[in-house]
Amino acid sequence: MTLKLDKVNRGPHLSTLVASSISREIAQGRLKPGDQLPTEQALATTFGVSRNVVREAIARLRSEGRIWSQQGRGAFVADAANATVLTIDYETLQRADSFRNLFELRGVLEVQIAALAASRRSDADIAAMEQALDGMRTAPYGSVAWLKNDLGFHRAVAEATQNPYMGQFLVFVSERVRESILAAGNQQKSDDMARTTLGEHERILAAIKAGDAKGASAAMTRHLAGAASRVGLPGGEASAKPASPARHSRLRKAVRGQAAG
Amino acid sequence: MTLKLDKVNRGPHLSTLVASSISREIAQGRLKPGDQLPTEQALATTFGVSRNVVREAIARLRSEGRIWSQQGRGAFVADAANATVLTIDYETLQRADSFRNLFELRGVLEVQIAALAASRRSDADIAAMEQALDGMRTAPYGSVAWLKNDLGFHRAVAEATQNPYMGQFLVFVSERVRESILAAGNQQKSDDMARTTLGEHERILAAIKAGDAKGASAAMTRHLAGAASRVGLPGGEASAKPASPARHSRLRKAVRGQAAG
DNA sequence: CTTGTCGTGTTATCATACAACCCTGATTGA
DNA sequence: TCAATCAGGGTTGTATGATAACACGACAAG
Repeated sequence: MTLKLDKVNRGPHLSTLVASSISREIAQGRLKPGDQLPTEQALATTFGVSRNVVREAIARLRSEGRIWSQQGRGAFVADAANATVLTIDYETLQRADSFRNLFELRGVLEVQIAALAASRRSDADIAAMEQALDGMRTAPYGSVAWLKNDLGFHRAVAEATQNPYMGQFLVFVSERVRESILAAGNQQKSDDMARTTLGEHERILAAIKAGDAKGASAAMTRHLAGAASRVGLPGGEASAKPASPARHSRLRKAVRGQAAG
Repeated sequence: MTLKLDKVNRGPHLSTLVASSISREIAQGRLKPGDQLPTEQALATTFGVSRNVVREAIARLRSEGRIWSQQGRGAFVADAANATVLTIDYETLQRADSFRNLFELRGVLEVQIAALAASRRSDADIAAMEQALDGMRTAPYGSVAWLKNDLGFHRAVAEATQNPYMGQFLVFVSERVRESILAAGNQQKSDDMARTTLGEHERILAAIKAGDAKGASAAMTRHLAGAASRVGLPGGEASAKPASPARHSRLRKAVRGQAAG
């Protein structure tokens, strides 16, 4: 078997530690919006690092919109709503329910995106989808190239909405889903899955090509349900035995609700 | 009349300038993934700043996942997919179509969120929504308090899905929409609008309370259409005269497609 | 009460030095 | 010939000190 090495976790930079430490203080409410942070010098001594490191940490938090600073005055905690970036930190990604929730969010986006794409797609969009599909046909299932083309297909669908934010958000969520799959670890793959997955994609493409919004939504819903079962989530129609009936029906209802139309 | 002073735009920090300069190089493809950046010293001299400033800029880009660096080797451009944050920079927010696109994205999220909320809401969620609605009743239309409670209502709906990412994403998008409204500037408000808006919210709450997913989606769709017309977007049912019939129908179809159920 | 000045504290930037680390190439030993 | 070892230079990471720009309050002068 191949070696399974954990990515060596060299201690992250000091500035990262300082930044997450301050970030935690804010998240846990010990630093409220409007509060003034200690001076850079004070932070440097309390953390036992140089002022330079503190400054890098603050620069980072400032770029995230968590704090703002003014020369001669100090640094202050910003309102939570002012966060200018959306980020999902690596720790929460590894929680089990993260995966399910992210997958659901992805579904919310994808199903609607498919409908919009069907009514707005251009010829170039169709070509991009077909190219991605071709890439999936030639690459082995689950390989890097396969995954790349899989994401490429969904991105092409999103871009067919002619709304750039759709693609931006979808790719972001999809990448988090992928990371969270990797965090969960193993998943078996088979040639059967490859065929099934490809077929699902082809049906999506056909509906979009035909300009059939409802059909595209439905095809995407089926694809997501299939993908869910393939990665071991309850809610996929093909899942053998749901672990918890209650949760199962809840998820299923959710997925089906998206297809309603 | 009151003075209308522009917020004095003190030049941003040098590190910000450097960071966006490098960021632009990456975005425009002059720096491709895998490429090595010039050394910190070289960047410092070319930009005419100290190495410290360059380091703050790099720390920021690293935290955004745009580049990665290793001690003793250098800094390299990361794959685009590795971006760990989702950000919409202020410049693109001010483009006219940004607003329309963001609003559409918000619609995609909200309509589905309303349906999920209707089938999963707890008593505490209902209470939170009612509290926000009360806040809107007492605050003057368009005031800060009003806006806060408006956002609070939608956030409460999102949290009723029991999926934390829904709220996180929705709040993020909503804030961008709000900023983009502010960037666009003027919009008239009337007491009439206050009553209408409140009524729309109340219908959403009623449907969620009743556990009626389809009704909640429909109510949310109507609310969004109304909101669109109130901020001057074509697509709202109440908009008097659509500027461009083609675009009008396109948006309307999109909004209606989300309600299909 | 208003205005101007000054001193103190803070952030922003610069400059320099050293430590930790990677890469390369020469040297050494078998 | 080949592999291991080691020295050197280059790069990032961190520390330290100094200076400039700025905010704010105290205080005196009018």
